[in-house]
Amino acid sequence: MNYKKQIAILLSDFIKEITPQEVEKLIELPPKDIDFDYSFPVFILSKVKKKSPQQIALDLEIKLKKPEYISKIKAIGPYLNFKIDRFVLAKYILTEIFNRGELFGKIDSKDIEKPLRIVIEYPAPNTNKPLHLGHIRNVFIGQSVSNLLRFIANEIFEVNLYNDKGIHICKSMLAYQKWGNNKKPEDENIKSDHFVGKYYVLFNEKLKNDPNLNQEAENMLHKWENNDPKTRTLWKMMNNWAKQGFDESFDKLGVKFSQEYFESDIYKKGKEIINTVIDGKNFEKVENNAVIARLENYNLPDKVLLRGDGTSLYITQDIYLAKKKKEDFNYDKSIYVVGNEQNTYFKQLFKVLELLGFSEEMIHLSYGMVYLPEGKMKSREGQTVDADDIIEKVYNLAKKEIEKRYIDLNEEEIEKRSRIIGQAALRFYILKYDPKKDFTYYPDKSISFEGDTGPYIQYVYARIQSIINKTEVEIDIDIDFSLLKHKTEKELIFNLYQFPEILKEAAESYKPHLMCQYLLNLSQHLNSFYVSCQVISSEINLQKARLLLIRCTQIVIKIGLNLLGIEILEQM
RNA sequence: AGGGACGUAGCUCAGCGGAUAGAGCGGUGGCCUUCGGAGCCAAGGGUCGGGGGUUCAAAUCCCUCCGUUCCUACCA
Repeated sequence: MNYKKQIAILLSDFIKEITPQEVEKLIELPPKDIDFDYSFPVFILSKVKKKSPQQIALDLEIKLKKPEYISKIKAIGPYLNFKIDRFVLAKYILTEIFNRGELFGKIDSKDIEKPLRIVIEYPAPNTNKPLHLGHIRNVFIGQSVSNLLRFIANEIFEVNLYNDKGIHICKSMLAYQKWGNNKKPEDENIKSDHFVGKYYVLFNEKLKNDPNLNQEAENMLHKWENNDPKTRTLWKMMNNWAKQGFDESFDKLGVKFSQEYFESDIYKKGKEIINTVIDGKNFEKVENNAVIARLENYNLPDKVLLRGDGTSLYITQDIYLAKKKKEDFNYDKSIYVVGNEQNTYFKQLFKVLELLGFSEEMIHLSYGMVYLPEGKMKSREGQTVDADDIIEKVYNLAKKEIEKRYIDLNEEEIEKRSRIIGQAALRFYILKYDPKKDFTYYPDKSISFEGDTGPYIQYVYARIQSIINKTEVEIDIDIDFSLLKHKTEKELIFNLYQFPEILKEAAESYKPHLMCQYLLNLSQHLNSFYVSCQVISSEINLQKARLLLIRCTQIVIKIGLNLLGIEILEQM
């Protein structure tokens, strides 16, 4: 039941100037101190009707015939306000949630015309250094957007691309070759991708006193592309170290890919494509043999597609990969989750592909930079927040909190709760920000469990569970819905009603933070309810009604958190 | 220098054309004889960066200035 739409249809009988769809778009939620659920601002009608908005609102109030699901229609100034009947709403939404359970809000692919096939690529790491906080944000956004889209009946394919070749890779290889003494990660007992990263930082340190190193790295790249065996062996070894380390981190973050692509596998096909499209117009070969896409007519900087020495660039393989993904998945839409520092790059890539006659729907899901209190992260200098490190930190903090509260919990249970609560804190802290905006990462806030945090929401879930555990009463929908009349109960019910709408918006606009905001709001309302309404009581009918209400809240919290990649706990 | 993004409470952020601009943190004052205090309630705190414009209505759209930042690599 979509009440907003119903109200729009109702209004449309008396508003012929605009379509019912336009009416629906105008309907809004009134400020919270006004005791109504929906509101229609009548301003746009005042010109055509040549009457004051106040008068029009009053006229409409009188003309409208109140359907049974509306308890009150009232003009307040230039707004016509509607209140949904609490009994009708409670009955409808609680029944719906309870019956559908964890499928509440889920759109079945049978119910839409055509489910879309969507490929989403993230986090596409470079194999020369370990994952850092930026990758964490990337992964969290990628996962939650995938979950959200999947929940509204799209078919999602999560893929990863490893940028495992190129000048940056050669830099860490060169440093290792020169100063690594053939050591192995296990010799120093460090995680293998961190071991590789050390040499990338070392390269950049040494570069300060020896500018020739850049040239040496380029020579090495050249050798790599010419299949020099020694270079390839070194590369393979170091890449395996990096990949192994990533796999461990991905595992901790619960990421799984339908497909993994490697730049080293596909760059040649990219070169082939580029070499066949040189037309001296859009694609030009310049004196030193570099191939350049001329994009000035499209208000974009020109883009080099192939270096003068014939070696490939990031875009070289991306051109082929776009086509390859189409072959592999026959997608309707292709999403790239990549930071906003590459906004121009993706405009260039998409334009080049368009010029090549490749016209698929491609989206750069661009997200903002993560800053540290001391400024920007600099991976070349090793000034980053390491991904493994931060995961470990939130885990330990959660563990400390749990041990503070329980003395006799077994090790396994402590481990499980610490992992789930720690991840909730970190994930929620990062996802609650609008993806497109930069934000500053404060370590102590990311591991906070109070206020607007993941654990706060988990806590609500656990509290509800605790109440449910205390009663023998069967929860069902056979209750007296009119008993749910406390202010906090009514607010909670309306919150629950909003879930599918929020879910859809979060998914379609690729904005998981909308779900975060919603869950916080829902949780706050539940907590307010919790302190002012006793669930377990001798009034059995009231108890039954409230049990259903909190059970439904619990269901929605679980669905919402799971979509964000956060697990729930029955006991914290 | 050109192009993009962002400037909202002391701090971190929501809100992005509609009624008196919200939340968390911090600070202040309350709530421990009721279901888990990782909680709740109250008061306080704002010329929504400055200035112009469009509109019945602007934090929200447009222009301009200031500030921060990203891009403009044969880097990624």
